[in-house]
Amino acid sequence: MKNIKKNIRTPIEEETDLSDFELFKSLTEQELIHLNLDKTCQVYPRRSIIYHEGHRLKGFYCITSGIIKLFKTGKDGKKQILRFTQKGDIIGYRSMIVREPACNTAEVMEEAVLCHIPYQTFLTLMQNNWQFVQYMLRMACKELFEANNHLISMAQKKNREHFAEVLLSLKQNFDIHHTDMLQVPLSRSELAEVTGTASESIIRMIKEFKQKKLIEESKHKIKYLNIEGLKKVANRMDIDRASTESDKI
Amino acid sequence: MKNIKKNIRTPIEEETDLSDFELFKSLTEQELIHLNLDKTCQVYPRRSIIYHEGHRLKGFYCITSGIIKLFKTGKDGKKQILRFTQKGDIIGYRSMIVREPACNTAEVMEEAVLCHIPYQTFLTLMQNNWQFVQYMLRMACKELFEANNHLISMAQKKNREHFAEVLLSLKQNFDIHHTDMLQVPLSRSELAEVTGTASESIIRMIKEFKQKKLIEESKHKIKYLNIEGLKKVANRMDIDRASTESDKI
DNA sequence: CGAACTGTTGAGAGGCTTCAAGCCTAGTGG
DNA sequence: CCACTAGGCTTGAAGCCTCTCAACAGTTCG
Repeated sequence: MKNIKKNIRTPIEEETDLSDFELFKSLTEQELIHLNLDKTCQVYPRRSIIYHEGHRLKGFYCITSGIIKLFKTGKDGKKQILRFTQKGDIIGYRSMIVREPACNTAEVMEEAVLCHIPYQTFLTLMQNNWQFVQYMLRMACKELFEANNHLISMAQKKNREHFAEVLLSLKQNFDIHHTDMLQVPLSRSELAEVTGTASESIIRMIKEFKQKKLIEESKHKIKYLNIEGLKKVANRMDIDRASTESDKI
Repeated sequence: MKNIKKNIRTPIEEETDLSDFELFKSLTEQELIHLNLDKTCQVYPRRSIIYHEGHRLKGFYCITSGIIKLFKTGKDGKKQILRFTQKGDIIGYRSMIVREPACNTAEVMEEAVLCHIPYQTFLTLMQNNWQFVQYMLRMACKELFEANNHLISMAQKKNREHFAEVLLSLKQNFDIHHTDMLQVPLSRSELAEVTGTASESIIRMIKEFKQKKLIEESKHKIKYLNIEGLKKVANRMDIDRASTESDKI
């Protein structure tokens, strides 16, 4: 729970490479050199906290490896997981941009390497490279879109439907290699913290989904057996790209 | 429900003035001239739809007067109101920025005047005026922040707590003149569409809040009698600015 | 090998939605 | 101007869903 100080290693060169980040694709040679000079990289062990709600951030973080969860603490300290992030994502930018204390906490789920980019560097990039800002704007808009989707699912769906929805959206974000298997092991309570339900409810739903052969589990990693079945449980009303083309009646 | 074609008038000069918009504060004389040449302004009567989910927007809208609600349609056509907007706000920018169809619908609640700014104008501004983009970025981040707050309240709070929270946040956005009274008349079902509950539940809660002298109502406009009481019902756990400074243990 | 944590299961209670019926209000047409 | 109708509002009752609590099993870790 506290800062775990043991086993801290320093990241090796390759782990701090930012050239794969979409965000930085538009940077000039010069800008990249500056970026690399300004960044500070660090390895964060499992369970360590990158930043806490209330902290004033002086820059943002680029995740070059590992998995991180962002959550907000609510009533009685109950956590609400907002999203999971991984390689290629950036976190903490909201707080930096609006110059307000962080409104969520970032905790490491799987050992991670993060590069911190100071506010000043961000500011210089923003002033000189409009494509960089545009990308940032797009990112914020995308996050907004997903927050709204999450909201409506939470507001209108029953637990079972909403949980199926959550599983589907996890797959979209965490089944990178399209193996129909989540790379992150998630505990029952973590799943409960995403969906906003009691963990007992999650347990019962997982049991039910397994019986219905919708999913399987090995070592807390969820394997998807029947995506269409899950969508049916989720009671999708969507207008998603794929289904509009094909499933239209 | 359909496009209401009667009583459409053209906006008068003063109604199309954008100089009060924070967003445009950083524009040069030249940029403002261009902006005013490029904009298209229109009066929208009550109940008319500015844009529908699924529409591809070719720009964004600046609200110079009136009140508009943004909602998303969910399961069985059930509406989820995402937010209310008014003078000085802009809408439709997300869809324009990410170049995706609109993911929500904008409907007029009180006759409104909107100025449409085409994408090209936005793009030019973004490329030449970093302060303009910065403001836009800030706006998106603010909206994200509020969506997350809404989410956690919805996820963790009981109906009564959450409804009190919604009332408080409505006051923050719609009690502009600090009269402790909302300027917008809201129907029971609209309130239900914000909180994500059955309208019967809203009715019962309003009754209860009135009995407890927390609020009053005249002509569907809510008057706040006891803000502290409402906060207590909302069971606030916040870290708001005020309380962090003073109540810190 | 115990301690502490996570997962599992069952029972009970309570909150909310749903349904159904009646009321009230505003707007319409005779 | 009044009666009529439609739509919003109100209320009560029934029932389901989900949370809570409590007890226990399983696992991990020192």
